[in-house]
Amino acid sequence: MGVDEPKKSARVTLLDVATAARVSTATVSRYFNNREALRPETIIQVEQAINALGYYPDLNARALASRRPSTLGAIIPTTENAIFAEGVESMQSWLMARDIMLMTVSTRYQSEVEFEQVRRLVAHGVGGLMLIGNARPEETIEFIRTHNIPFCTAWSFQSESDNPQIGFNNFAAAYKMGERIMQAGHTAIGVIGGITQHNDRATDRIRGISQCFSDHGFPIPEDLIIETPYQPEESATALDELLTRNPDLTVIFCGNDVLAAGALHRAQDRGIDVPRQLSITGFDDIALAKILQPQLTTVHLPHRFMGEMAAQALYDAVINNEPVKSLEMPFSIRDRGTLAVIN
Amino acid sequence: MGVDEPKKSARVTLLDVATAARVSTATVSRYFNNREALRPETIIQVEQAINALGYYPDLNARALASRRPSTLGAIIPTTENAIFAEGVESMQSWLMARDIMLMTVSTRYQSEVEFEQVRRLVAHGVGGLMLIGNARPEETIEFIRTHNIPFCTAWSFQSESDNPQIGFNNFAAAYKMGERIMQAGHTAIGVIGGITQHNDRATDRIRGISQCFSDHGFPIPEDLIIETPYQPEESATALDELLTRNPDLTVIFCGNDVLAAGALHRAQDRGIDVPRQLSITGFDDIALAKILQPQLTTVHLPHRFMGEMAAQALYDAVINNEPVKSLEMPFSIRDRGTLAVIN
DNA sequence: AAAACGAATGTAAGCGATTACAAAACTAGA
DNA sequence: TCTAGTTTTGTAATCGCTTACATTCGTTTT
Repeated sequence: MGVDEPKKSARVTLLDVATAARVSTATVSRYFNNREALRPETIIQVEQAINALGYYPDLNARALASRRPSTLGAIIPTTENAIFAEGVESMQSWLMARDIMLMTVSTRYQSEVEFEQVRRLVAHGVGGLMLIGNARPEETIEFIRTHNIPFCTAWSFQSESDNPQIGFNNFAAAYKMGERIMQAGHTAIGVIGGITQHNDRATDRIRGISQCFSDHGFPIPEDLIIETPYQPEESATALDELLTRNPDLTVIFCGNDVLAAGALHRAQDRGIDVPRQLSITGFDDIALAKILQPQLTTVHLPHRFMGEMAAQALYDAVINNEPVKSLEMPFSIRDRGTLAVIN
Repeated sequence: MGVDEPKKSARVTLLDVATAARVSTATVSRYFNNREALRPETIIQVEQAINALGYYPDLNARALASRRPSTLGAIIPTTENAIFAEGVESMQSWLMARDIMLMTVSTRYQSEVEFEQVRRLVAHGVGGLMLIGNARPEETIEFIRTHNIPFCTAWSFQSESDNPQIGFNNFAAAYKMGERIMQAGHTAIGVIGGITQHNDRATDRIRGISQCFSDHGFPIPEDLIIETPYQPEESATALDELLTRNPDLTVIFCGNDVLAAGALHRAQDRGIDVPRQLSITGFDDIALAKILQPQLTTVHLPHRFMGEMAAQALYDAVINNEPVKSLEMPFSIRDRGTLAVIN
């Protein structure tokens, strides 16, 4: 195996800088954390040593010594879903500007693994955590709480939850979309939602649309509400099923844009004219919504903005010791091409 | 501001466990790192103490003391592009199973910031780095090298580069797609590629298709090759432009699926029948490719697999002190619905 | 029963920073 | 000039863990 020496990492340390600058390590440390306490000449000396040696601090050691974390964690179902990817990317860049790093991990929709990931992130020293939604075993939040780690949940805002949350009222948004659909004259509706188990967003969206239609005198029959995994093909199949159960449906409410895309695709495959013969609505307004033909009528949610807000909330909590405050994000409906007005 | 005490983090440390188990910290440490050296009874004692106290190790402190990193870093252009998101997610889960964490940051396509991100990740103590592609200022690789950090580039495999790389030969893939297109009888081709500046993948793809057509006697006129940002709308505009410059085009080669989606969308808007009147090909085979109507004929690349390979290469390098070995990943063409055979 | 040895454990010195606290260097006032 | 008061800097303990080295213990050998 040839060379086996433990590669001389040759890391430049605070001490090296201190020696070169002919000052103590404390002084160099102050250069970074309390520069005002230093004499101008000293600052220059240290600066020169730093540049000469190409020194940069070891943030982990710093975190250890200062008892001030340098990382935050985020656990999301999947990075493949653009809505999470966007939000997390925003968080990350907001935080990075403040010298803290975001560690993102995804559960790949296996909700059982979330707890394990929380442990791991905590072991890795994250100072705060963001989780998606409020549906999870109590142990998880309990664990986080006993470890005294600031956290928030996101992408969901439920008045009934007492988690600090930065998110949307999915129920209200779905309800609103329901009203829009009814305004367009539809009453024969089918629903394709995400799997509601362990997913409060999917649940609230289905509840919202159902409630809306009940409230207006057109309760949706149970068999016209289908839950499917987050896959276009699954949704396509669901559309077939829905149309079999009731061929007179005039609109399909989908729990998210990907599902809507799948349904749209299948409808078009079957020669159904969307929206003339069948309307389809989405949810999330991911980039895909505007690529489809026709463009998707959907619920727009400001994911990026929400990511930043979550980052900020966590940051304030971790760095400034403030409690994490909940924040309800706005939503709006984007009228595009897949919802037709009928009479 | 009410309570202001520095929240008693009450972290359970190795020492706490050692005390509870009536052994030394070294023994507890051995429980984690060298269990075979312990007597069975001792193991049990320690185990009980750990469970009783709910102890878990501080991985940063461990990394600091052992001089063995617990994190790796990945820098990608954007998480919004599914091809990176998928790959990185695979890396992450592969690594997590081995107790090391992946820190992912994105440059948001601002190539200038990559160097800064590298510095940051290094400061955060990553033991290895993955970068996308080979196009970047020399300083970056130099910096990484002088800091003795194992790294690899990915999503691109260029024989002319001497970076360790885990990726695809984009040139060859584009060339192959070119052959497929010619087999289908097309000679009048237009190209919509990504921005090639600072992007070797975009560059190689355009080079590949160009070379292929030249080799077969149909060099592509420069004005029929357009570079656009990674946005469907931009691509749509490019399609218009291309068709203005030469209304007789029978096929559009797109540098990636998103661009293809944009072109397809616009073509359909203009009432052009795809593929009957115009063929369109994509590149990447992201989920979107199968959602579109008709489904996209595109180049399939095993992103997830590549992510794992990259993770493994880096892991071996960091943990087992092996050199990072390059690996060329295979590609294949997925014949779907947007490439028509003409005579 | 003593010597010799290997296995299991403990001691204590780091890893690279931060930060009380102490000491030194200046400044200014008497 | 001496002293008190500020600034500025240094000393050294500490963060939670690993690990080289020393020590103790139980076995086996003689």
